[in-house]
Amino acid sequence: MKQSLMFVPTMRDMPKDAEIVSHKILLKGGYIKQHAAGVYSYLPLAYKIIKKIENIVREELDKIGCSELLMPALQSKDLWVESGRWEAYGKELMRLKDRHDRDFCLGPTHEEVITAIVRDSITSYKKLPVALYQIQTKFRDEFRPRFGLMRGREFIMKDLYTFSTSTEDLDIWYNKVRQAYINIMDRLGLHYRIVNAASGQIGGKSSEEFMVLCDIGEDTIVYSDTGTFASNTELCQLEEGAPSPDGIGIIKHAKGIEAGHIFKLGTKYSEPMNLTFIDEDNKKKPVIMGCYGIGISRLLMAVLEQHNNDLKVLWPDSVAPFKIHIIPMDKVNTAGYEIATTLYSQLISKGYEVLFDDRSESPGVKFNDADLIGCKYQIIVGKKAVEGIVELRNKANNEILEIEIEKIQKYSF
RNA sequence: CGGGAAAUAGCUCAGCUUGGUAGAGCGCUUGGUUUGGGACCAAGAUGUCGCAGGUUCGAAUCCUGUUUUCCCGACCA
Repeated sequence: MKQSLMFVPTMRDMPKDAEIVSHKILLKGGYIKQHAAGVYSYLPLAYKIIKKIENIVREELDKIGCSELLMPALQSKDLWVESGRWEAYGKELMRLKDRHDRDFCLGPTHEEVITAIVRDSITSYKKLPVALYQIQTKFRDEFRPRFGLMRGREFIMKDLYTFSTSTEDLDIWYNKVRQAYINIMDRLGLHYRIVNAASGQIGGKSSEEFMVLCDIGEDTIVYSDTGTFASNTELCQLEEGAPSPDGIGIIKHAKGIEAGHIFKLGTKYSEPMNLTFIDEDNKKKPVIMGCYGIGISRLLMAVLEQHNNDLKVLWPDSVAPFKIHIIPMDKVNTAGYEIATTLYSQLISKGYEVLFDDRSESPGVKFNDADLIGCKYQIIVGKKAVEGIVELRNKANNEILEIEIEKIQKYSF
């Protein structure tokens, strides 16, 4: 009997619109579907990964004392006028009117809303500091969306805001979040570099970017070979081979994807928006803010860009959509298929995430799709299944092992 | 927003120069043969040729406008 276990609409032909490898894989492998320029549906496979990335982010932020909330994507003009960004943000801000002809925008970021929330509920130093974050769909009407999820007009972002009574406390939070970001990037299996950056629209004094290193990155970074200096070229342009400004090492260049950006905002929003608190000395002071972003959907692409080899994918354990991919060679309603089905149920009941290829496709089709899906373990249920033997492939080390079904039930994946 | 390319079946594309019944491969449906790296045979279904005007007896094809998508640039957490 046909089981509908997963909707993974893979393609045979290469989608014409994709230029970079990770984008090709996402389309060909049935991960995402384009809706408009820079707007995509996350199909089940991609959404499973997105949720895992989100949860890693949640764990690391909750651990340092942040609280998750969810703010509206649809925002009225008023707060944006208060902050001065209704004018300053320009055409990148998605603007619309409601039926009463009132102005709204779709949030590209949430400094205004969060500032208003905190402003109305916190007036005393006794209630600070506060750290609030959300994971939400953001909207930016980019001049030129491109490379699939790399630069979308609608994308998933984690944005965190901290509210402190002093710059010293902001520094403490900044460093805690910085470390949380390091943990997140490490858990995602990424090669990255932290660089000094310009703070652009968001504002504030200093900021650092977490750049995932890869050739298709839109940013160029300069760094010293000793690792003691790194900057985005938008801030600091140095020739390759030049001495590093810190006097240690030689300058090198690399391309990177901006996956995270952390800012010390200071009072950029609290002053115009009148976010103040009463301090111990009974004086009214502006709250000192920080803000910290991670591009969740962009990270999906960044991880993929670093974890594929010639259209063959191997997701890191931390975000893999499934741990085990069972591929029966026999068609539905055969002995081998029934054995595979039973094995699937057993592994599921043991708590493993298992994908079962329930299609009556030829082996080549199944193997090619499996390469795109990128599970670490593949269990091939073939001719020897009736003798109690299946093949276990470990894609991480390319080990192929003929193993008894009884042993696989007890195998520690 | 400047420059370039493109839009025809679910996907990849041909047809357009020189106007005359809408095509191929893959995918899909049915039957059969296959089955360890994108199998084979047979039969079938699938289209507002992006949209709107214009020229013409007749437009996927020529003309005008428009929308959309991709690439390069500028811009940008």
